[in-house]
Amino acid sequence: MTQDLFKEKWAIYEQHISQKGLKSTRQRDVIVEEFFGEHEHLTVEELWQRVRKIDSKIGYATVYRTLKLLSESGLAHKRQFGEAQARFEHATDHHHDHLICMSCHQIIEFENDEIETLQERVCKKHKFQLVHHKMELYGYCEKCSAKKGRGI
Amino acid sequence: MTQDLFKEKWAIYEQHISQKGLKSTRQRDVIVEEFFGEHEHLTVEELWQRVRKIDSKIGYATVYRTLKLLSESGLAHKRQFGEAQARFEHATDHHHDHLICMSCHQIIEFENDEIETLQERVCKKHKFQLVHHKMELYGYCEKCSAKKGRGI
DNA sequence: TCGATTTTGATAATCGTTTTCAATATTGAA
DNA sequence: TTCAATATTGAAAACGATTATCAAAATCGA
Repeated sequence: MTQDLFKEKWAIYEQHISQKGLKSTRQRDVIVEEFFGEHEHLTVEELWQRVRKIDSKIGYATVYRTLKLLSESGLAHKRQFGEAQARFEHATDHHHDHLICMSCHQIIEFENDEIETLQERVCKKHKFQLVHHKMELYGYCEKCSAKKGRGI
Repeated sequence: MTQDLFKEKWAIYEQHISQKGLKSTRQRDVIVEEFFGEHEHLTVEELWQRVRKIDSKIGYATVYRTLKLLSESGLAHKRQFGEAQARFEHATDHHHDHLICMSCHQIIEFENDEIETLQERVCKKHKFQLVHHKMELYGYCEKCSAKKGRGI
């Protein structure tokens, strides 16, 4: 992430905070910074593990609360990828779908306009008013299918 | 569902039961029959409400346990459509995806080979080995968008 | 600094689902 | 049919992710 984008995201977050009349705190700053700096799709648990290394007293609930704030301000999206725990991804300006590795849990984002067009066609045929969709392709990423092939 | 298909499903269920060395019980028969006879995507709660009308003593846990058996034998599929509770659908011989009405929770199944082909192409491009996928289109069904249009 | 208000961490509550367990039902063999 | 071994049941407890509660602590404008 560029420095500019980083700053822009902070500005959006702070705008949201102040607009809601909330105060800024050390704990939240640590969590938000860690979230922004990390590009993987993290679970609450994983993010908590990371912020604990910076401030070991930060509680689990505060991570949940901060991720909620980030979601509200449009900077994070909660995703459920077939696991029990949700994962949080960075908001992007473009819609995308996901390839999900069933072995290493890596998540690859992709866009495909042709598919989107076909989805709209399906909806039209059923006189269905589309609001949003979810498309998740589960399988094995390049690395993991190589490992599997070698019987590891 | 035709009478033949109904019998065929029962045969598959009984085959699975006996293969696992399980016993057949009155409660399970009631639950399985009710599931086979009902074509909607039911939650455990909804199915339990129905079987209770036939045998009011049937417990919640037994419904869960029986749906697990049906899933194992390939006759039911557990689906999570953005609600807290899972829904169970009848297994079909063809793959399909879903249109989900956010208002009345009606679920419409559809097939689209063109989309499937494009999905495979996306995977190939990412050297991703596809195992299965999930595509859910959320919005409003014909009836519900009409209602919304009239401000109901 | 003060005081009103928000935030925190710990813990309890929630909700769907699964497990436990003692009582009951099923089944094959005698 | 009776018996004994084994599976099943319903009720309730346990579970795991998430959310709510609450008293103590932190923030921030005046």
